[in-house]
Amino acid sequence: MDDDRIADIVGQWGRERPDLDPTPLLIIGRIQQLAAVLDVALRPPFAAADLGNGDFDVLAALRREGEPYTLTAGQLSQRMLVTTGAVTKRVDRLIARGLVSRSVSAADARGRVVGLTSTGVALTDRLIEEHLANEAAILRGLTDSDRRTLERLLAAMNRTLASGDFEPEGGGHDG
Amino acid sequence: MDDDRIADIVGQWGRERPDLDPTPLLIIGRIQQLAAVLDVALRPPFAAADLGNGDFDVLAALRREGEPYTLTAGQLSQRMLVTTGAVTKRVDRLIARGLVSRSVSAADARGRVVGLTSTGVALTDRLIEEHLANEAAILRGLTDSDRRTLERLLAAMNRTLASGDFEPEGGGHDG
DNA sequence: GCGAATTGTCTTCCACGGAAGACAACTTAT
DNA sequence: ATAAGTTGTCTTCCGTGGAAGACAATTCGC
Repeated sequence: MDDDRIADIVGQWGRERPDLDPTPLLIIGRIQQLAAVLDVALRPPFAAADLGNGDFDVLAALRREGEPYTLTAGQLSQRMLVTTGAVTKRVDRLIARGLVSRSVSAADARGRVVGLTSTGVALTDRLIEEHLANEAAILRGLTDSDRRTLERLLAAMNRTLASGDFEPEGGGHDG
Repeated sequence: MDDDRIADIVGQWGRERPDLDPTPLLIIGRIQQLAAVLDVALRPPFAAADLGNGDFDVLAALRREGEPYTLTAGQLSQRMLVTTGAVTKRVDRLIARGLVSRSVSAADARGRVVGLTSTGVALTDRLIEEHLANEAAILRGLTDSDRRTLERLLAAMNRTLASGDFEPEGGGHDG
């Protein structure tokens, strides 16, 4: 099989543009490919429950928050890194399924409090087990030491990106 | 700042479901988050050229293939890991921009050969430089040794996923 | 208290990609 | 040569999420 698509790509660039260094793709390209493949690999339990991966994000965010399993739309938007518009639609779908409820906040009548129904808690508790088991299976090929190393390096990349001070092309965000 | 969203999530799960091991998220969750953040961080050069990230994928695939910078729709579909329908649409957009052309294959009249125009080559050559510079900047926080380690571990994960023999939940693909 | 600015959510419109089927062209067996 | 099956691409329909604006409720200054 074409067992390393990214290495091939790097090879092609090396031939066509020897003036450039394509090796960053060995990391960044692989991360992007991994994310795409992971989405597919981890989908089955959610698909079986007729849920989009994004919809499960809502359930998981509420469930891990602990009792009473509630968050406002804005809080969900922050935790899931999607816009509030996407939150509205995800919640709409889940309400249609009877997995969450939406009510007006007591503290601020603009706010909508989204909460897991008991059905929602039960489904989420079941799905998260399968989900984590699948994730564990995917990591089976790595030793404990490899895992710790990988965690550290990925966290380091996340920090670099979060700090935002990497953009070489003009985009100086001020400061 | 909430400098480690994933660590927080793992902490929440550990509190709510102490019977489960949420640590796979430290790797898999971070990869997914990184991919999302990378897409945003790497978009500016493409956005400036009025290109979607996916559209640049087409240009890059053709360019790194070398002269005469041509691939069929099917080949593009394989290299970009998207359906042929997506290829059709990406190519349509790029044709409208004058960056690629589409013609009937001489060898097989069903096949469509997509090729870079000279404008397309020029734009791609410019964008790939910016793009790789941005990727290099993102990796600036890692030592050479860290990079090699990260490449190795990501490649290992890719292999596990590609081989497909990880799915614990029933999904035995036969064999 | 009242009006202006702000905040939180929802709505509308749009872009993108997947799935499944349509269609044309190729291959093979006879 | 012809019919049946296969292959390569495009088309249609749908689902999902972003961006920008609408709207209601809150806060702040006076």
